[in-house]
Amino acid sequence: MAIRTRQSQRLRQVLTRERIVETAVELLDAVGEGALTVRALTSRLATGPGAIYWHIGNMNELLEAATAAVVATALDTRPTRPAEPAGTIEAGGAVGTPQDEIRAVALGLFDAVTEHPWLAAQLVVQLTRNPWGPVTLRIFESVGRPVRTLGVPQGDWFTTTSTLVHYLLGATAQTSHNTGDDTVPGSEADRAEFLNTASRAWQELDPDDYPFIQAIAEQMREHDDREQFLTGIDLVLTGITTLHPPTTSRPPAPERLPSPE
Amino acid sequence: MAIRTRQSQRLRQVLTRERIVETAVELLDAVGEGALTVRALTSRLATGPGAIYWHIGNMNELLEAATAAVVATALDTRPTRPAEPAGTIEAGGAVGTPQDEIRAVALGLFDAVTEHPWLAAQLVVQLTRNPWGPVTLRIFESVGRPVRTLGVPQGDWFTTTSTLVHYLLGATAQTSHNTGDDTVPGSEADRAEFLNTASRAWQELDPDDYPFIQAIAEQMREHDDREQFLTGIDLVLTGITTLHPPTTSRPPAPERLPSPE
DNA sequence: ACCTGAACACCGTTCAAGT
DNA sequence: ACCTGAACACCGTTCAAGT
Repeated sequence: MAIRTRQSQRLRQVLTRERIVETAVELLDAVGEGALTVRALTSRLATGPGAIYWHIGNMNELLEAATAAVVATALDTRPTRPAEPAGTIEAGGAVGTPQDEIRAVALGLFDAVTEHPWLAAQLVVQLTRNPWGPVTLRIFESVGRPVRTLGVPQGDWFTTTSTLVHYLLGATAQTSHNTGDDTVPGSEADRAEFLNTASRAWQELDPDDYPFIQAIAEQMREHDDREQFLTGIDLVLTGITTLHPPTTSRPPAPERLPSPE
Repeated sequence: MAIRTRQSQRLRQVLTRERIVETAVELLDAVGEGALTVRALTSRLATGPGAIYWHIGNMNELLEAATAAVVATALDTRPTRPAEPAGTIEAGGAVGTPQDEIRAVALGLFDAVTEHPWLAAQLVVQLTRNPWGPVTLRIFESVGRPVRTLGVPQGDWFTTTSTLVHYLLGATAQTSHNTGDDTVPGSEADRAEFLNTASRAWQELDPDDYPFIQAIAEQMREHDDREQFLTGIDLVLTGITTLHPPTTSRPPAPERLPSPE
């Protein structure tokens, strides 16, 4: 019953860039990476390739748009808590800790990857192909905001956020529940079997070449991806708060103004 | 003048898997990703596609082999310091610190990426496509060895090393000096201009959507990739040694045995 | 302005046939 | 065992032509 007063002039124009991106995500979700072809799109949308290229430019742009769309919804559906200009920072474990916020962002991406297995590869592909494109930018923004309220001096915001984002993307990259080109979505049994096989293979490696791998074969077989993902986040957060201890009782130092000359 | 006593039986067989992998690396270095095609290989090696598929299986396998080869040399050319079963751990900044070792491994990969720009994307692609393939395994081993001598309890070896590796790969992924499909290798001037353009674009973003990005635009323009890469490593290392303080004077805590029941 | 659909220049991969 | 080279089934992308 939404009253579309004027926009509905051209009802015929069913094909929009938005609809193409949506369909691309559907295809990727359904059949996985490499199933997103222009021809598959045309048949799903009942058009020709020319129509798609009128809206989209090229295939990489479409992949970037699809990735950006999924990332945006993954980060937007979280309780955003946009401002309250970051006044009180409690020392202990209050509910709205910046640490919690960062963990929430990270988990949002992690869960998006498990929902859209193709996303893992695309996140890092976008990171390398377009290091400051919309995908990376969006993630940076979401991670960076809570970093500001973490007690990190402004001069270290960029470096600190980079470290978090880089860990986060590296971790989600490996955590892809990739069944490759299989049509079967990876079940837990599949995963357990995969880990068993890998673990066994590790124990048969040459002990001279891979002593460390052999030593951790058992741990790797038993590990839980999500749990370890969070442990890594906490490890990095510990590093941050150790290097930049939160202002407790006395204010840090700067009585003198930062402009030296 | 190397005396090849017996191996030279079949001099005719010039085409080996090794030679194909070498040529693949050459092609990738010269013309970049996407220039590695079977046809390009056949013309460089003066054969047909069948000859290549006799040795190689498929294209992904070749890319993995090329990546593994470059990674292996990058990590092998470092002074390996293979054992001396990790006896004394000095508290201060001794030369052979495990921290130094980890930094050396990380820088080895970082430099390999600047030498082979295609490597950045391939490292993360292998990480997602083949999470425990030879490429990841090799990196894990090199990072994990010094982790053992860092004072980390054995139960945390896997998680700790994972965190380091994930950061490391995420960071090198973004640090690709990617000129895209350009034939011109990215000069420093190109890079500076790229950063300038990006920084300007950031300052024109909607302040409501991207307040953090705007705040760090200047820092990002001035940052040095290699320096920041190391800072990130140190951040993670700080987290590790904070959570697992090295055994100084008194042993940490565990007087009681860890098996409770 | 938006869409059609044939056509182009390329891929990776296979496979009968050779030596 | 190793290699040849034609052939197959697919790509992404373009572009004259339509409405």
